[in-house]
Amino acid sequence: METVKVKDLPPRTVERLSKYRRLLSKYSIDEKNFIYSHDLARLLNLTPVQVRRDLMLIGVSGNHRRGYNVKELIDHISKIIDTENGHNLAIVGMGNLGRAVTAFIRKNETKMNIVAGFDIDSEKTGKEIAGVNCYHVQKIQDKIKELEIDIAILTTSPDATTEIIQLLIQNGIKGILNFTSVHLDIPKNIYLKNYDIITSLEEIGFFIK
Amino acid sequence: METVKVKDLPPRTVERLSKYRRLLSKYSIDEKNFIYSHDLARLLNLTPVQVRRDLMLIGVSGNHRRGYNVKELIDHISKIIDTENGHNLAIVGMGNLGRAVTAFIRKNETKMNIVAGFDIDSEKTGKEIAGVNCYHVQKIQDKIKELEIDIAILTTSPDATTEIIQLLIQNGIKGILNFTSVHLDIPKNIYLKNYDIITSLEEIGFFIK
DNA sequence: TAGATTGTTAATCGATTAACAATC
DNA sequence: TAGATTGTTAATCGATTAACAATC
Repeated sequence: METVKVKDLPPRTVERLSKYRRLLSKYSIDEKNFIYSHDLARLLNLTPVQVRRDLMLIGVSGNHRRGYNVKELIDHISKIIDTENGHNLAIVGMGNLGRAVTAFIRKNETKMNIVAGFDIDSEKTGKEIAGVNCYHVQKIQDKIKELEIDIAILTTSPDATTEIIQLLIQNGIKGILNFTSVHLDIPKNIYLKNYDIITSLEEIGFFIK
Repeated sequence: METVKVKDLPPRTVERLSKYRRLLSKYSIDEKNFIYSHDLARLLNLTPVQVRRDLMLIGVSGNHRRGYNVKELIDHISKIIDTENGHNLAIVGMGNLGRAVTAFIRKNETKMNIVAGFDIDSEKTGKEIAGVNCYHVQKIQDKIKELEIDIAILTTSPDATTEIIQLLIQNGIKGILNFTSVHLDIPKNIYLKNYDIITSLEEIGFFIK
C-alpha cells in the first residue's frame, strides 16, 4: 500500500476534497446516506478513479456494495482540511473588490473568519465595512498579532500592493490569496494563490479563437 | 526542431505570455530595449529556461549578446494572444462582485471590452452600472448575438447560476470565467476557468497548517 | 455465482528542468 | 579566445488514467 502522509496530499487532491465536502453537505440533506465514486465523479465532472484515489489517499474506505458513507466522508474530509478554530483572515484593500469578496465569503458557511479589513483611506478606517472592522494599514502589525490572522486576501490597488506585501511578510502572514494582477515576490514558505483576472481572460481569449 | 503550432500552446505558456507582456509594457517605458531571459525570469519568479522555452514555442528569437528585443517581444506576444477586435464580454450578475470585477477590468488597458451586464433585479436593469449597460437576463439571447459577446464572467448568486448557465450555453458563449463556487457542467468546447474562492481558501488553509 | 463496486499499481500525459550544443 | 548568452533535447516530476485484483 502506498502510504501518503496526510500533510503531503497533492494540491489538486486538496482542492477536490473541498469540492467533495461542499457537494456532499448539500447531498446529505436529501437523506442519502451512501454515494458511489461514479456518482460523485459525475456530479463534479471527474473520473471515478480520481475520486477513489483521492479518498484512498486520505484513508477513507468505501463499501463494495453501497459505496461511501456520506456523513463519514464529510467528517473525514473536515478532519483533514479544517483546523480546530478555523483561520482568521484579513481583507487588505477595502475597495469595491475587497468589500465584494468579504460579503461573498461571509455568505458561505466555512471555517474562514474574516476578522479585519485594512485600507489607507481615512474614509474607511475606524468603521465597520461589509460587516468587518476596517483599520488603517499602519495597524497591520498590531492586528495580525492580536487577532491571530494567518491568511490575507489582497485586493489593493496596484501601486499600494508592493509596500503592503512587505508588511504582511514581516508580520508572519502564512497564506495569501492575491486578487491584484501584480506579481508578488514572496518567500516560498508563504502559500500563495493568484487570481489574475487579466491573465485568465487573455488565456480564455486565446483558447476560444 | 520541435514544431508547435501556435494554436497548440500549453495553457501555462499562454498564461506566462500574458504576464511577460504586461511586465514588459511597463519595463519598456524605462527605455530599456533588450532583456535577458534571466532578468525576465527573476522579475516573475520563473526559471530562465522556462522563459526561453516559452519564447521558442512562439518562434521569437533573441540575440546571443543582448537578449530579447523588448518591443519585438511585446508585438509578437500581442500577435499571438490578441484578436483583431478583441473580445466582447458580459458580466452575468451585477451584484457587488460583478460590479467590482467590472470596474477592475475597465481600469486595465486590455483587448477585453465589457459590453453588457445582466441581472434579474429590475432595480438594476435598464441602467448603466459601473459604466456598463445592464440588461435583464431575458435579453441574454438578443444581446449575445447583437453585441457579439463570446466570453461571460459569472458573478451570479448560487441559486440563479444553473439556469443562467443554460442560457449562455444555448446562445453559443465560448469562454467562461466562473466566480461562483457552483460547479458548472458545460460542454467541453466551452473554455472554462474557475475562481473558486472558498476552495482556494481551504486549500491555503490546509497547506499552512 | 455473476455483477458491480472499491482499492491499488503501473502506464501515460503534461509541464518543468537539467544538460549541453551553438552562437555572438 | 573566453565568457555569457540563447536554443533545444532528453530526463524528471506531478497528476491523471488504464488496467486489473479484491470484495461484497
